[in-house]
Amino acid sequence: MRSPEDWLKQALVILRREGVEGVRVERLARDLSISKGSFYWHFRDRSDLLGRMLDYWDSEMTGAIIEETERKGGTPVQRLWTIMTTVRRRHAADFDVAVRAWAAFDRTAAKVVKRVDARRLDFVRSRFRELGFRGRALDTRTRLFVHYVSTEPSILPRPPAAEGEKLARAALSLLTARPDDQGQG
Amino acid sequence: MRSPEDWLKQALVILRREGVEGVRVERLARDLSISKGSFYWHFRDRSDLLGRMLDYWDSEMTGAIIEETERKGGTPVQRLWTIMTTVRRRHAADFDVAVRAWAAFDRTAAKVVKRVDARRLDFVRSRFRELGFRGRALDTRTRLFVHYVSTEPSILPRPPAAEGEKLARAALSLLTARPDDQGQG
DNA sequence: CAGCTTACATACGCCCACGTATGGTACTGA
DNA sequence: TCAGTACCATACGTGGGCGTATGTAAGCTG
Repeated sequence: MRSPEDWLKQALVILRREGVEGVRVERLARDLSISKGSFYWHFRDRSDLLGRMLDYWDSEMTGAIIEETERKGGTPVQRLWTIMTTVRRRHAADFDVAVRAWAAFDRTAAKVVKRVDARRLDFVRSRFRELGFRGRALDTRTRLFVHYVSTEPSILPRPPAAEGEKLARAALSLLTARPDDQGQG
Repeated sequence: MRSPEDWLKQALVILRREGVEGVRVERLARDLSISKGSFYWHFRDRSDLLGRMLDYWDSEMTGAIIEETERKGGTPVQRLWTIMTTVRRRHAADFDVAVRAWAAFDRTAAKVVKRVDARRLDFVRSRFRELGFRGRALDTRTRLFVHYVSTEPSILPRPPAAEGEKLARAALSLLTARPDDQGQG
């Protein structure tokens, strides 16, 4: 007795580890020790599953993180820091890399990525605006931050966790420092 | 009469647009209007082609760019700028996204990525060191720069070319500014 | 011009994945 | 107890890709 969530979760495990191409119906069935019959009971077809995966990614790796950040509250810098730690805790960057590679050849995925990017950029831009940045300085910091947080943790060689956290803090300091501040990052 | 280079080039076109999974022997043959027989004359098998693609990526998207940068010369900041423009001109970031997604489930690709990352980080770190950065400030700037240049141009929504160049310049200013400098980025 | 090599074309067997059809079992309400 | 539904197993047809076996035409080479 498998729920659609069981299939979805396993699909996401594979997505993170191997990308979309690893997400195959019969393979998931083997992983879950069940037959394809179950899958086609819960899902219309493979593309139905893929669509739901994109929805999940959108809501869990963007919506939920923004909401958690707003719930926790704090100064703009503290909120940006909350984003960084939450993203790391959820291994969100692994999903990002997989989904973005997927979006390179899939219209549906590309649409979701576009929407997600806009939402992330908007949220982060608002924080930097609260910090007093305007114009190109605002755009640059926003893009650098969103890009860094979205994919860096899964791309460059990972330092040990403690060192990784210090590097993230330093990056945040660097991006949030006003040009006339002293001694940051 | 196709050369191995014809196959390799077409394979790279597909890699950039669709990722490794799009790189299929029979599909490339159709693209080139020739039969599989040719492919298996020039290549041992599919994985032979994939290996050569990784070699090409390594040498063209890292080695060649570093060499071009050193040939052009200039101040450390000018050299970093050369890297940024060269990467954009070659669409290197598109390849990066594809290869990194590939490396998530392929040991061979992962090894090449690791080597490439080390080389890029080393080169860029040397430039930031010449600019006077040390310790964590050095590491942070190095990682931010390499990560930004490697994948940003293919990930976040692309601004028009002119605006993209200004954003890149602003990012470079921000990353190369000393904490005691005024009015940058 | 016979014979060898280059550079393909064609055909085949294999495997794996998709989606469907069909059948089975366990529970559930009347 | 019996129909009905939820949930799954199994078997099948189809298609695409891989690699190999074999054929073949064109160009040297002596």
